[in-house]
Amino acid sequence: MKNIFELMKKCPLFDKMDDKELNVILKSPHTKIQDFSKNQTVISEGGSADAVGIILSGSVQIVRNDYFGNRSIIALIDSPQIFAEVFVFADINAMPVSVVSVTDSRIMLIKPKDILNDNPDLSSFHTKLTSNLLRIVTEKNLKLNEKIEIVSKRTTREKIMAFLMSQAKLNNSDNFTIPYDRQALADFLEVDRSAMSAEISKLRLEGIIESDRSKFRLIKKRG
Amino acid sequence: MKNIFELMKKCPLFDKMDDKELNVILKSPHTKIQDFSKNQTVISEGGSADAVGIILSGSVQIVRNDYFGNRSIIALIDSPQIFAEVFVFADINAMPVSVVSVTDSRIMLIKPKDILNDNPDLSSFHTKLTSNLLRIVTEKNLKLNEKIEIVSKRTTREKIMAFLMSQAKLNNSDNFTIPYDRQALADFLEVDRSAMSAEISKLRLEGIIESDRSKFRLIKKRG
DNA sequence: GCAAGTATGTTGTAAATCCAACAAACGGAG
DNA sequence: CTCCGTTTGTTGGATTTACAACATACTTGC
Repeated sequence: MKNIFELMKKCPLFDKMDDKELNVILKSPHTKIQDFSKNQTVISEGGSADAVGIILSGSVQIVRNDYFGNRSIIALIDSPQIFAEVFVFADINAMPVSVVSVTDSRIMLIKPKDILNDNPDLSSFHTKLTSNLLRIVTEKNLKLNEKIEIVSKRTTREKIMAFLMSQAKLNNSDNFTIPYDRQALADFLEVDRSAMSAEISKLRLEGIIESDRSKFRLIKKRG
Repeated sequence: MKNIFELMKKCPLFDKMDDKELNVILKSPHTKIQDFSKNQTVISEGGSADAVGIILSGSVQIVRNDYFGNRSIIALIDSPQIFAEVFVFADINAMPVSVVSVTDSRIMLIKPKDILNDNPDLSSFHTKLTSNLLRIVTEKNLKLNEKIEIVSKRTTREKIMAFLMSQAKLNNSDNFTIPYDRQALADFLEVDRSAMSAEISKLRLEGIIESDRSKFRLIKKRG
């Protein structure tokens, strides 16, 4: 097993914290570390929102499901990021979304409020936590904004292009591999898979993109 | 003119701050108060994201516009809330959205980073600001999640119903007035206005809702 | 009260999307 | 390598939505 301490130090939630503080978190009875297999549900929609998840290894999807089985993928979260923090700190009782493990993953679940209650002496801890959380939540806010920008496009084609351009920007290259298979991409873009697949084929035929499974390339127009 | 001080004290960004701190903000050369008329642009997409907006009176919409003139309303922000804080604190240079005044409004624009630089002595100020911001950004995060939940619905009818149910919850009543006219609602739900209007009529005919302009009522099914 | 402008509702047609079913390509297990 | 489950691509028909044009209702300023 990898050194949990080293993994924790990489996590933005624990930024600038010292070993003593990390130890308090790690040793707290309100902290547990759990392994999840591919496609396993980490937290169910409707479940209690009392623990923040820290991805030590692997990755998870934040999803919501319709009454008619339409899956909506809200976000993809990788190690060493965290999830569910917004619901915990906003005192939401029930999770409005589910969290599903995409790969095999190891996840630390902590109850920061309980930890703080048990350790009223750790005043610096609270300050650091607040400031780290602000940075994290701000960044998530930007990601949600980007997701809204993409799904706000009125046509499937525009959604695909908006998504691909954001990925190109993220990868600093017109050549990149996306972290979704076709069904997951459709669930992220909120469109039908087969229609999306057809539209991707059209874009390829029109010479706007190249694609092979999850690998994409944006073709620049000649000026 | 209303007492600015009183208005500031109502704003969650300044929660728990004392008069001295408020005065520093108010008197700073990095703070300005400006009046905007209905439909006037407060900040343009692409403009610099260096100032946080505080709505002293009135309300604004956060919007984005397509190349083909499709308006997308991302959020509606009322007094005494704030806007643009995410972009300022995430060090985004260019605003990815526009801010438009919905009614006549008075807005305070502050550059918190400059203020902090000018006043290195105000350490408590920084702590309070961070903790207030965390609460605000967390809450916005929840609102963005809700917006995503609504626009993720695949049909216009489902979008309308999801929106109306969230409004009913917000108002704690099945009788409520929505803050959008038809075009704005369509721009928020990311659908065509006339198609939406037709769908609302259908819902009315089917006895699922009652509506008169911006007033709606959800009809409970009899068990 | 009237006129002009704005907002909302209605309708028919064109276009886009969903859906279901299937074909083809791929990847792992044995 | 072959088999089999999974992923991706393709197609046609049903459904939904967008679009444009117009009718009606409401609002505001005079």
